[in-house]
Amino acid sequence: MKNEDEPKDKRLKGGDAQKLTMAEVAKYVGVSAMTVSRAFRQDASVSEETRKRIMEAVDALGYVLDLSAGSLSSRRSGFIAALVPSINNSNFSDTARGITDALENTGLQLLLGYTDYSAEKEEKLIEAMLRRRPEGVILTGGSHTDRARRMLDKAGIPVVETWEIPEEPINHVVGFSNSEAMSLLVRTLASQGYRRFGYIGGTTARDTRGSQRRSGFLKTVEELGLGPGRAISFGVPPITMEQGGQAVVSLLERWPDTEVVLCVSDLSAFGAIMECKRRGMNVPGDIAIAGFGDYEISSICHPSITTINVDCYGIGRQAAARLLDALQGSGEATGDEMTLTGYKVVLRESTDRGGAR
Amino acid sequence: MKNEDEPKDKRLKGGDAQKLTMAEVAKYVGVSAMTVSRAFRQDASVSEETRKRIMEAVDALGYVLDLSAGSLSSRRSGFIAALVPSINNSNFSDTARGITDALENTGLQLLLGYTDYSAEKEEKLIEAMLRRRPEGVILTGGSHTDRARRMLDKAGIPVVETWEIPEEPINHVVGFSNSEAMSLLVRTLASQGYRRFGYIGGTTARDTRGSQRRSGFLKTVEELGLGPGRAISFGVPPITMEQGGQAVVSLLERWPDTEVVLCVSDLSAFGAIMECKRRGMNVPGDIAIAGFGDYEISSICHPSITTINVDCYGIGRQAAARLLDALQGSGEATGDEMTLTGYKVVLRESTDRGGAR
DNA sequence: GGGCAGAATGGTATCGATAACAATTCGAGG
DNA sequence: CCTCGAATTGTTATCGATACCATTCTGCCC
Repeated sequence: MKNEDEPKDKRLKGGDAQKLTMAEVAKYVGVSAMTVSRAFRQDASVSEETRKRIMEAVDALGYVLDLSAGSLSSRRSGFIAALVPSINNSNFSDTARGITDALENTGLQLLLGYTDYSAEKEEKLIEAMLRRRPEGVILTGGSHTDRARRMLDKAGIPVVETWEIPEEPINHVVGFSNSEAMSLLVRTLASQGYRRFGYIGGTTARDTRGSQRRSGFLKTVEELGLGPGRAISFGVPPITMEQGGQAVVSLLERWPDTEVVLCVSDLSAFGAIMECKRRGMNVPGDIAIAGFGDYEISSICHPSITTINVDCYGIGRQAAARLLDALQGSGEATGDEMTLTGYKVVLRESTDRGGAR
Repeated sequence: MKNEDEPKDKRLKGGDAQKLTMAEVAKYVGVSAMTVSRAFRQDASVSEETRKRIMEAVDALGYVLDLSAGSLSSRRSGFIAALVPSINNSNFSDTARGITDALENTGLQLLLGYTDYSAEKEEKLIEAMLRRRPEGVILTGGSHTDRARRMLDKAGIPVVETWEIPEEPINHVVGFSNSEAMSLLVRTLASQGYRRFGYIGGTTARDTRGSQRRSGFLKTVEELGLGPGRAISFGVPPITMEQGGQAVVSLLERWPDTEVVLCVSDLSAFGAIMECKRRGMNVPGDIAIAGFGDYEISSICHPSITTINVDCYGIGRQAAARLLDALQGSGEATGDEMTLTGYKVVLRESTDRGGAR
């Protein structure tokens, strides 16, 4: 049924040759290609008049600069690579947005990848990204495969690790201690009189920030002499809202007298709260619940959710700013390469001690 | 305070020259650069033995392929560009994930951009993307500036518009009618006996899908003879959870006898529900509320939220599949270029007619 | 044994822009 | 009128890989 002569077009609607080059624009205007190239950069010395003529021609012909050619000769790809565990998590997408915003008008473009919380996938992505010769790399967390570290090292470009404080930083760090943040939440709630603490999180293998929060929880409960913490692992990180609901049920079955449950993230906290309400329990009257991350949902939810606010967007912005600094070679006192970002406890209804509602 | 002789390193930890080229790998192994290049592609004819030796050398030297050079000579960038309105919205990040997944193992890499629901920003991004010479483009929606359309046309690459049915499609389409989907929801609820319908959405200028939903709502309420719909515009899209809460208050002040409120998205529906509960109203007892998009939150929330389920992830996968088809030049009967994706009403507690609770 | 197909490999031009340097123009100052 | 320098523009080589074609080397068949 196939017609042999039929043009094997893929598209080609109004599409003419489309293989327009700088040289052709140059010929059209009557200048050299080099001048056209200069006209595209604001710093270059081209007379205003010439630039105007060139840009008119560019417009008329529909020419679009080819950066892949440009980056080969200039040896600057114009890419920044960033890897986040998941883009569906609004904490990380806020960070991605921070990076994007910080990169605006720098001429740099973001290459974004998702690691799915897997170091192996991260390694693959790092290799894929490095093939594009990015000028800098932003990673989430501090756990990487050896090969990943070697590749990054070899690449000789600035690297920023975010969202936690790695034991052995590669280069720059923009983050905070997840363990201490969780510890602060425990202490704050303990000071309000809570005694029997439970914890809900995913299994520990993949999500390093999650396991840091967990260990911060356990350590602090111990330190405060509040007996062993009651910690439940439920599902592979990232733990969903639904799993949060299931986990709180298990936890309360096992330790019915638990007074307050801390969750690895607001999402699981939300799931837990909703499940409790569904079962006719009162939050915080019968059980108090807190999360981590201060997602939008937590201030809106009824009851609103106590949590730790983390500056997700700022992490992105600062990480990018860090890279830009490093790229500008502003050697000035490379100084400390660690930027600590703030976090704070946000007390809301879900742990309100008066809480009957 | 600056030391002039101080090496102006930017990083350079273990970083040696890092300017390793294929030719050097070739010399190291004792073959030509061409053979090394072939070794990197699975289709090429290189003896297994040679490839093995080359790959060992690559490993030993830490060489990483340079795709910017490769794409210049092969005239294939290996990029797919995708633009979504916002990445912080899980509907679109699901679509992005669908695209990413579909691209896995194709050797194609995703260039992702956020338009912030702005056609102007979209135009800028399209230009920025085209400078990388992507092999295909995936857009959200069908509203683009003229210049954007011209650039895309000129580029001569396949384009897929998603998430709606444009009046004048550029090329391929993978989406559904937002207006009809909303209409279906209205009819379904009307058949359950609801009569006085309200609607909450953002102002119409930017979010075309939002305004299609709104007009589907108004048209259907009219058609069913349910009097004029009570529609409130609140804030610039994307309307937040908080704005959903504020909007429902305005709506009920203005039309206190409203029975059911439909929202442009689950997020605003959630905000509306929480605000109602906060004010002591019962949902669905006093007021029924429905959303759009079937976000995770809607099945977890208490009450769970009636909504329209849209195959966000599938839209991404199919859009990418569409592109891959077009790229393979599988000319075979280019056929219809419109892929309709499904949607369905998901009835939940928030509109339960028996609903006292 | 000659010829030949097919696999494996090498040599060279080239992709489209930019770096580096050369050349030209123009005006001011001596 | 000549020289000099800043501003503007042009020329050529090059970035690092791949396309394309040529070459070498096997082994096999008549």
